[in-house]
Amino acid sequence: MSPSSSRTREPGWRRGELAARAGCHPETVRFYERIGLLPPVPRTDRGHRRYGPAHLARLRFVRAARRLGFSLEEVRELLAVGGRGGTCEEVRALAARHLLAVEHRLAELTAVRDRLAALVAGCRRGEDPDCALLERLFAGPWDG
Amino acid sequence: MSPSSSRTREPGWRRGELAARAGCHPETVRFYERIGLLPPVPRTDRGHRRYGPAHLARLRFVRAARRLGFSLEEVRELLAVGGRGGTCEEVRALAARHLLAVEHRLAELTAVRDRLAALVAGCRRGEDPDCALLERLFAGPWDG
DNA sequence: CCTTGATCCTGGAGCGGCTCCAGGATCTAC
DNA sequence: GTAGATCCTGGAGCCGCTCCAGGATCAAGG
Repeated sequence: MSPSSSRTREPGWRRGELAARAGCHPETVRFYERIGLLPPVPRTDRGHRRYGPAHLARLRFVRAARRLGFSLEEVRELLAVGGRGGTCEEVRALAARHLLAVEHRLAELTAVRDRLAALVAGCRRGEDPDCALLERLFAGPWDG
Repeated sequence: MSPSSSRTREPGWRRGELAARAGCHPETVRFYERIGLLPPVPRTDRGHRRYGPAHLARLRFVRAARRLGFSLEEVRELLAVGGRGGTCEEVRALAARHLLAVEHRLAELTAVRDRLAALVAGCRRGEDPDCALLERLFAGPWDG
């Protein structure tokens, strides 16, 4: 009788649909809600979460920030700045700080790659049974 | 009376000394022993661990491998190959495989840096109160 | 209408690689 | 003898998810 009769499909996306749209695992959605990155969400009368476009936008924001390497804490900061209508400059500062960290990590990783590449290249003759590489591989700044 | 009288200092390094020589945290030594990367080590009669040069060499090997980004599992493999006198070629294969992974990660991280750098560079004017960056920052391959 | 299989719910555990803690025992230097 | 550093043990905490058990609900096919 009522317009929302028993066999009417509930509106909004289910958790899995939202996750698919954001390109993440359904469990991740629940996890983000648990730690407060996503707000508590309306439920059907049977307790199932239903999402709308606003939730999707927020989740996508979080996922995109994560893909850029921001930590969950940093994502929280970004969301906070956005939430209180902070300035562009604030956001830029956060991003610039993170960029520095990324560049640092990048330098480290480049050094690791160069060292590894040299080690691999330096051991072409394969049949040597007592592998000097194993000892030499990690010859480093040891004090003896 | 006996040569090893009560006030003779026990020989060998204590855990903290070993860790210092290897450039790691004392707790890390205990952790590695727990997971079997370092063998159980002789103890004094009061239960304190005492280490010798062989332990130091092994710990340094593990730490060096870790610094090169090998996982603990990979370190285990390297140690196993070394332990049974495997060939250079085996070691080279492990290192080459890891090198590939490092290069992959390096490419990812480079992409992240480029994207971040572009975002930061694209928002020089700081006073804009409604930060388009926050929305644009993470404009990505969204399907709408 | 009924079944089947997908999805949802909850709280909690597990992953890697450490690091730290509590609560006590022991060692070393003064 | 005493203070302070270091050691011992088992277990918890960190990050960022991901998976699990055990049950309820939902959507689609027959």
